[in-house]
Amino acid sequence: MKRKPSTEATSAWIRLMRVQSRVLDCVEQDLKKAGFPPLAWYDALLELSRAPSGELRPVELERQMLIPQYSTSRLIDRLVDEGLASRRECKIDKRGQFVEITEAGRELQKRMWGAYSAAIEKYVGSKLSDADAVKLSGLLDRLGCSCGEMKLPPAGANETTPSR
Amino acid sequence: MKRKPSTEATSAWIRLMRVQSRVLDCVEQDLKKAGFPPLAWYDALLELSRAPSGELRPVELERQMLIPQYSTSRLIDRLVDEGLASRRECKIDKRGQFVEITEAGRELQKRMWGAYSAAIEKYVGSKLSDADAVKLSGLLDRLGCSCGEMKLPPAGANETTPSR
DNA sequence: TCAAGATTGATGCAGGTGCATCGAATGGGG
DNA sequence: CCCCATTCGATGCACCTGCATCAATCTTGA
Repeated sequence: MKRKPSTEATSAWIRLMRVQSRVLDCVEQDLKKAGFPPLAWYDALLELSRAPSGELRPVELERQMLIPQYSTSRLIDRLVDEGLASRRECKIDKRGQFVEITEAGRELQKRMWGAYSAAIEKYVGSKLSDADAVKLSGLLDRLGCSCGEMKLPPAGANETTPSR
Repeated sequence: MKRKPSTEATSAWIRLMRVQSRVLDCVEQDLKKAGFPPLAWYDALLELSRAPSGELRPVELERQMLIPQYSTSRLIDRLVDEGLASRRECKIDKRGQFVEITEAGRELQKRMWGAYSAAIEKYVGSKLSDADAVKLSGLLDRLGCSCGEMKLPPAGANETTPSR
């Protein structure tokens, strides 16, 4: 049975699509113009750097980032090619492996956060009061359903934060 | 100068990214499972069907859809290949052309709207009251800046609506 | 009127993504 | 103990995208 969406819902849908693609585009452009790789690299590096000993199973990374398996596999390829991470064999499960962030990787992640956070402020923070940002988050969460939990580092860590 | 975004803003940013990609994914999957082409095709067909005589210059289409020029060019290729649109020369400007929707194109657009509207209802409408949808739209608009105007058909037309 | 610049649309290339599938390794049931 | 289903990760293929650039045409202004 196909109930029809209200015009209000449809309008919200359209804006959700348009606004995020616009904003994401702006942020990615800023990063690129600053000479940085795509956001996905940042996300991966952040997840790795947060992991207990700077390493994760590809499967974990995949779950954190909500991207398909093959995508993770190739993203890791690229990180490794650039010396930002390295693959280590997993002795307890010889199918698997560990991916470990390198010093260069940690450093890039930190430098990217500078540009990234500036972009977030420019395209989001500066357009919305904190109260409105909270309202927006709340409304979005209602759509996300299983949108996963927020996970901010210890809280004192003024550097380092999101994970898209 | 890089002011840092508040955690509220950062959190809103993350949700915006995650929720839209999740929701878009769901909708695209539903369409695909119903045997339909990607949403971009729908958007293009809708714009064409709305145009005065069912035809537009590629440049217009490009502006409506907010996608790059080469992307429009290739999307039109595909629509033409599938017999959903046809290219017509533009007599007043020999650089240009017109793209005209075919009967098959109009029909596909209408059939897709059935599945599309059902998906919007399923993933957006049913999760939000109309009032909340309006609030969400409002907050998103603040980010969109130049997010473009809404343009609903004559208003009596219960069929046919969005344009992502 | 004509050359310089802008606009329209196409395309070669490099890279990214989804899909299906593969081989290796694991683990659980008979 | 062994076989089979499952999990992990990689990869070939088709397609899609972004970027740069092209040729053709139009417009402008000296």
